[in-house]
Order: sequence, then structure tokens, then C-alpha cells
Amino acid sequence: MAKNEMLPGTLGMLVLRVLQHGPLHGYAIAQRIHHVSNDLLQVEEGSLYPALQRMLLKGWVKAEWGISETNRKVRFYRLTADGRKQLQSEISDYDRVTQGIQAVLSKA
Amino acid sequence: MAKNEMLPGTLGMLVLRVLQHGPLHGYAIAQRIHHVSNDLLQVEEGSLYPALQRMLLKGWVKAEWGISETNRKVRFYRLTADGRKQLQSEISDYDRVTQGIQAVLSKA
DNA sequence: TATCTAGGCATAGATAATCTAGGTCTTGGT
DNA sequence: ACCAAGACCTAGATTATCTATGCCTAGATA
Repeated sequence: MAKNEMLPGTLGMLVLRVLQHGPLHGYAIAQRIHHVSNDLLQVEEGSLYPALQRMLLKGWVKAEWGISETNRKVRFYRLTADGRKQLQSEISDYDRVTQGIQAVLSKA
Repeated sequence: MAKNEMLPGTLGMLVLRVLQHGPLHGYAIAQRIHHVSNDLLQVEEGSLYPALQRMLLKGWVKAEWGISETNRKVRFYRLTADGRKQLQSEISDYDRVTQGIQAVLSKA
């Protein structure tokens, strides 16, 4: 995953995480992740929108149309109760796996 | 990536890392990763062998047949100079991305 | 001796998630 | 009248993983 690419399998977790603050529209989700990560992470639109569709199907987010700060028609996503649970689960999986990886990288 | 699954994109790095000590055969690579990670990581053979093939093609490892400690015909893999460079590159990519992820998870 | 288990290599096919590269529409500024 | 940026979306290619399977051998055990 060179340059600004994502770690496959972690995008959903990041999206759910930034939605914990409150609803955001897609474009804003990508920007938020980019800024909060100090520009280390770059979410491509071709990854983001399909991911949001998957999460809608799973019931982890709900969407509704609205108007953005810049007066554009946008789709706001907000976390559901299931989404919150899913986020916790993904975080603990992620923590466990990265612990394992760190162990290998350090004491291999 | 539930239970013992891998984080996609990190297997190659882990394999190269454990080969830094010296040559190992495939089965032993999987075991080493499993043990060193405190059983957190489980490398499936169906992931490992294709990964080794890819790394052979890229020239990151070289393979030769030999006899294992348990007297079986095995294929020993050892790191090449290119493999060492690749490992450093993958580690720094990985570190950068996980820093970004941690930033989002904590200060989202 | 026959059989079983574990060690060990390998591949095919399904699945999933990403990226690239396009496309569309709108708003606000020049 | 035009253009850049905001915003949504999808198709297709690529890549990496997992599941399931097959094959072979050494050593232990019945």
C-alpha cells in the first residue's frame, strides 16, 4: 500500500469512526479522514462510495438526502446502533491483528 | 479480519521479516509467524504458498530444496538483497498507514 | 504389516476490497 | 458564458485473501 493507499479491510472502520461524531456526507467523510490522519490517508471516491453502499446494506449506517454547507444536494450518513457495535468489533479485531504484526516486526 | 485472519497486504512483509534470521521452509514460516505473534496470527497455507510464489517472481526470495529437521523434503526460502529493500519499504509504508489509522481512531 | 497422523508442498475457485478511470450534475465565481 | 470545485456514482481490472482439496512421506502405533 504505497503512498496514500489504504490498508485493505480498514476503510469501513475508519468511516464508522468518523461518523461517531455525527452525520456527514460522503465527500466530507473522505476529507475528514484525510485531515485527521495528517494527510497520511487518502480515501478514493471509487473506494468510498462502494464501501458506503455495503454499509447501508449491512445496516451499519442510514442515509438521507440534505443540503451541504456549500449549498449542494448531498447524502448524509449516520451511524446506527448496529454500526456502533460493528465499529467496536472491527476496532478490537484490528487491535489484535496489529499487535500480532508488531510482535513479528519487533521480535521476529 | 475476524479471529485469526490476516490483514490483507501485510503477509508479504511478515514473511520477509521472519526470513531475516535466515532461510526457512514454508511450513516453518507459518509456524514462526504464529508463535512469534503469540498465536494472534494464523497464516493459511492457501495464502502462504501463493505469496511465496509471488515473492519468487519478484525476486525478493530465492528457494532451494533441502531436508528439514524432521527429515522431510522441503523448500527453503531465503531473502535476497532486493527482498531486504522491499521489506524496509513495506515496513515504512505500513508504519505510515497505521499511524494515519491510529490518528483517526484516537482523534477522529 | 497396515494404518494413521502430522509434516509439507501446491493449486483451483470463490470472495472481497481496493483502485483507475470514467461519467453526471450543480454552485459560485470570473 | 464559462470553468473549477463540490458531490455523487459505477464498471472493470487488479490483487490478496480464504476454503477446500489433492498429493506425498516419515514416524508412531496397533
